[in-house]
Amino acid sequence: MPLKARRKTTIYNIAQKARSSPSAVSSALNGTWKKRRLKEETVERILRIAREEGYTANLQARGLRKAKSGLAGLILPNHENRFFAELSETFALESQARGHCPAIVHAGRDVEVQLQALRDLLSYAVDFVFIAGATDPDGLARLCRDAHLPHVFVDQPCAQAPSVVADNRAAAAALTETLLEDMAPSDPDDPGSWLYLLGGEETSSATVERVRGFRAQMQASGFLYSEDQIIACGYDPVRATDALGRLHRDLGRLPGGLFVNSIDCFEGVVRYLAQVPEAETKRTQFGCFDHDPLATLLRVPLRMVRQRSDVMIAEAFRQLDAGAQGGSLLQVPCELL
Amino acid sequence: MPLKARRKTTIYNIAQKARSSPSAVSSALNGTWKKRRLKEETVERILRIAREEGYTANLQARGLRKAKSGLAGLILPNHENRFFAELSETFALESQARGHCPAIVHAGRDVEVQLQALRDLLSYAVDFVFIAGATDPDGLARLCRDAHLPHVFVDQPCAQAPSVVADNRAAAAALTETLLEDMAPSDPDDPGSWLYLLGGEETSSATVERVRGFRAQMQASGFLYSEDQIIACGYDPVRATDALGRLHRDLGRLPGGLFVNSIDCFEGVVRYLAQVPEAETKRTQFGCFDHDPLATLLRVPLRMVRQRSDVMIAEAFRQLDAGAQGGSLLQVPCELL
DNA sequence: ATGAAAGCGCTAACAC
DNA sequence: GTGTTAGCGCTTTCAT
Repeated sequence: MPLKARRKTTIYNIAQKARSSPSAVSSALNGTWKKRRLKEETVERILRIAREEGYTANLQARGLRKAKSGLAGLILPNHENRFFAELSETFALESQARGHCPAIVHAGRDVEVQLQALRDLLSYAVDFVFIAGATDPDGLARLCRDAHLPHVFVDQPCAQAPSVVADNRAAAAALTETLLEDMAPSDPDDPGSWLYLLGGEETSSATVERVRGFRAQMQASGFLYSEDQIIACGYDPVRATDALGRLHRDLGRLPGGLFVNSIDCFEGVVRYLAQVPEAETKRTQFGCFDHDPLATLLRVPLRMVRQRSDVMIAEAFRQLDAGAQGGSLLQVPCELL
Repeated sequence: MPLKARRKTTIYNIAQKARSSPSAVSSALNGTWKKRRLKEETVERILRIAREEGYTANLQARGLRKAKSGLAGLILPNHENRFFAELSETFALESQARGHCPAIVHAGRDVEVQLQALRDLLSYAVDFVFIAGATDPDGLARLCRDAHLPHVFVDQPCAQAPSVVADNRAAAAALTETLLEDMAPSDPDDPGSWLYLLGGEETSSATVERVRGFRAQMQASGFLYSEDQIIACGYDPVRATDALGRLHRDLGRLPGGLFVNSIDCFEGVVRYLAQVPEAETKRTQFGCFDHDPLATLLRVPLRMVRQRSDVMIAEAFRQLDAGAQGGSLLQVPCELL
């Protein structure tokens, strides 16, 4: 029955077979035929034929005509971690649920690449775009504004556009507080008994906020705090392994507590711990700002933070629906596990 | 400088400002102007103006005209696990590298939903599509064929189309062999000393192949084999926890070896192990058909298999480039870690 | 109740 | 060397 359609069936084909006109077919197919007051009989004839021919609308033509595409754009850095993977999945599912087709572009951390990615999405006339991990939010925002493209920043905020981020500071403070409570009482004179923060880039707003939360909570809990307790060695697991190795050597022991800034760093940390006598690893309180189901089972004292990428995406859509325009910052609470 | 373009600049605008024509602008912009023998001077004028106006091609119009979109389609089940997440990332990066914009659609496991997803992609005139985890490969393949849409099946093969899958059988055999070697000598009369396979759906070709590899290797290694050793409890972690609990109870101990059929099941397994005295967990040899960096560190004897989603995608593109048409099955070796 | 026709922005065949 | 023009398939006024 599905004819070997060398060329795909169009509304013209259907109109012909249905002894009708393209415009009638169009409105029949779009359900706007009550407005046009087509005879129900005509409509049914049209729909039947369309079904028989396996008709599928040409979305490029429609998009061209209506100056919108039905595409939903997402710009991401390369999936450095699970958080972005989860984010992109939630985005895909949610945009589909809303009748859009997700177009997900990986643009790394480079400013030019990200700009080009945005231009590409513009060329496809995406109906809106979410931007995660922007390196130069302002530049991207300007481009969106000039093109009248609805946009929301996620994870990395932008001062001149609606932004949704995790409440990094609060979650970091909460994690810090818990770790301090669970740690053995720390001795002001013994750096080996202190709590350290390992991993992250000082250039990313997420890390900056987490460090702030960490520092604030240290002080609030009445602990000594020195900048040596922050070891921002990046997100690479290997760097984390090395950094922990150095710390271990310098202190002569594992620290009393270790706040690990991402799951990737945590991987490096755990890799190091594999070489340490098991009993020793149990004396340190670990915290990880990210979540992995398997980590629960490592048999070391561990607290994890879960960023709610699902909530963040939902909130971003809410901003969109509300037609948010200027700079606004929404902070989504994290879960402490 | 970027004019507040209420309507986006088009080649007509540019043609006007450049005192030239749309076709000249088009070929200048597309680099086909040597063929058209445009004066270099003209071309430069055009390009300058285009740049000034912040011109971006309307890809919908181009696509409509050329009957192709520059979009690359991928159909996935909902990311049940890391494997699909990795697959989609590799796909996105690779299609971008080849000048396509990735359109990634999550279609679950339902036949109708998958078909609809494919129709949607057809509507967008994607230039090709990769299909992962197809529930009804034949139906999807037929649709592609009728529409003359280049397509490759990934992970779940299709008899009538080019397919690229992991070599599940070989990898399962290799994992089984290793586990048998590492296990304490097993006693034919004591089911507690045997090797079991836990997890997976008997309906998925991946599981079928893995079970085959498992069974073949058991026999090749001269071990007893009964169907009781296959516990296909699905992919849900909770089911895996329960199934392992029952096995534990029935055997009166943890089994000598446990081949876990996916990382999700493994999560359930590990969750169960958390309640078991640590010493006991170390007497079982575990294998997992999937990979998670953190799992290395669980302090139980563990072997993992890594499916090379990157190689699979690369091979799928190779099929595409070769213009592969009929049924062909390419099995990509896995890594044993 | 319905058809004709314009036009979205682009490319490519054809004209000169 | 360069301009003109005919569509690609669709939506949407406008005219019956």
